[in-house]
Amino acid sequence: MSKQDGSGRQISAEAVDDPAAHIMHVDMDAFYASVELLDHPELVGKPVIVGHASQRSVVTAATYEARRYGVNSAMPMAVALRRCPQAVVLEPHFERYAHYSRRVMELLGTVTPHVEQLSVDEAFLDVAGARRLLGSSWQIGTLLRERVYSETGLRCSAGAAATKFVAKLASSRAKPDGLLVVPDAGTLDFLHPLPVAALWGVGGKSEEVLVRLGLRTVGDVAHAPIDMLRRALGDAGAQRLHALAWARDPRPVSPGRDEKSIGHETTFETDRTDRAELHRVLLELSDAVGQRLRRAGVSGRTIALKLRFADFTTISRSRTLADPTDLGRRIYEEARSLYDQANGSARPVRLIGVRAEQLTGEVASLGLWDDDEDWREAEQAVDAVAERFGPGTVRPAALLRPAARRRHGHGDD
DNA sequence: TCTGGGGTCCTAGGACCC
DNA sequence: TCTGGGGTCCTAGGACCC
Repeated sequence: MSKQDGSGRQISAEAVDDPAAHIMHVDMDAFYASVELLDHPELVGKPVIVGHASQRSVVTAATYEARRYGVNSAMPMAVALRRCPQAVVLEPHFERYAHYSRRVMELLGTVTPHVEQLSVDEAFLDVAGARRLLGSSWQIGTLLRERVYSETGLRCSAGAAATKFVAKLASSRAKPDGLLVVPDAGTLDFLHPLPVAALWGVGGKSEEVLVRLGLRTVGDVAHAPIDMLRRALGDAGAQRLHALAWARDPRPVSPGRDEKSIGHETTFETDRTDRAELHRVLLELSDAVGQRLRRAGVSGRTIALKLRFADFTTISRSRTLADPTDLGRRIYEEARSLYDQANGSARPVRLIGVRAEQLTGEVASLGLWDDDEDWREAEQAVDAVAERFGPGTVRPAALLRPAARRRHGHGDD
């Protein structure tokens, strides 16, 4: 962690302490690949790719050694191995990543309770309060990075700035294993030379549109007429981009963000046409969604089906229910019905997925025996929750329902 | 294109209501 | 019927992020 790093990326020293740079973004370096290397120390320093070995897989993560060959995440595995044939491919172990993710997030929480987890391997911190106890953003970033490494053996990078957006950019510029504090006064000098793709929400498509308009840098976007942006990107996109280009980003660090949807999907090794088989897969996916809903203590009002066909066209069909549900069985009924309507002609299916949307806090499984459900299935569902998350997770009220129902004379299945 | 699986957000049209 | 305007909900599709 030398400050005179050759790339010059650690441009801010302790001397440039700026209390305005109180938002910190911490991002693990090549997270999945680094966790795998903990278990395979002999591979350290070698090009390593994490991903399934199957035909239609993509790169889930790659070490920096592999990235030097042009390997990136989300790249088809076949392409990656063409670019770097000597790479070692490891199967992913998502439980391991979740485990290390929890440990890292706990460590971040020792610095401040104002931690917003963005994904499995990154988080925002508001260190405004922590600065009084622990020193400048630079000192806090240094402390955190050392602590994460000594406790987990994993490297991370950190960026600090006055806004989330700039903090995130700073951490990505600091990678790997770096720290960058962007003082408020230096923000636009840092921001404006960057390519438009650095803007949050600008991916391949938008980049193409912007470059066609002659807008190549963030500075170009900042000085572009807003109407020009609006025509290219729509109203919301134009407003957001223009604001970000001037480093205006009022979003606070908010620790408790609620999930908006829960879903599962799967891509087949070869396309499928058999209706019964697809129904079986829908049942599995629906059960998995139901379990996660119950575990989270929420129900979905809308059930959505997703299909991708051989030519990669993707469609979705959704239906909003009269009553929200957290039951796999109920989700499956809707998903199956949507499927039969959407693919009556049995086009070969490449991907199939189920998602519950419009989540509400209701625990719908408690009302299960008011419906015409088979209560044995309900029981299995409740048992599955108990088995996975401990007996205390199941509420007694749920178990009383069958008796109540029989007493009222409906329990005749 | 050889293109995963978990998500979020935005747009646009139609239904419906006042 | 030649038929306003605003708000909200629902649905489908697409861009984007990690």
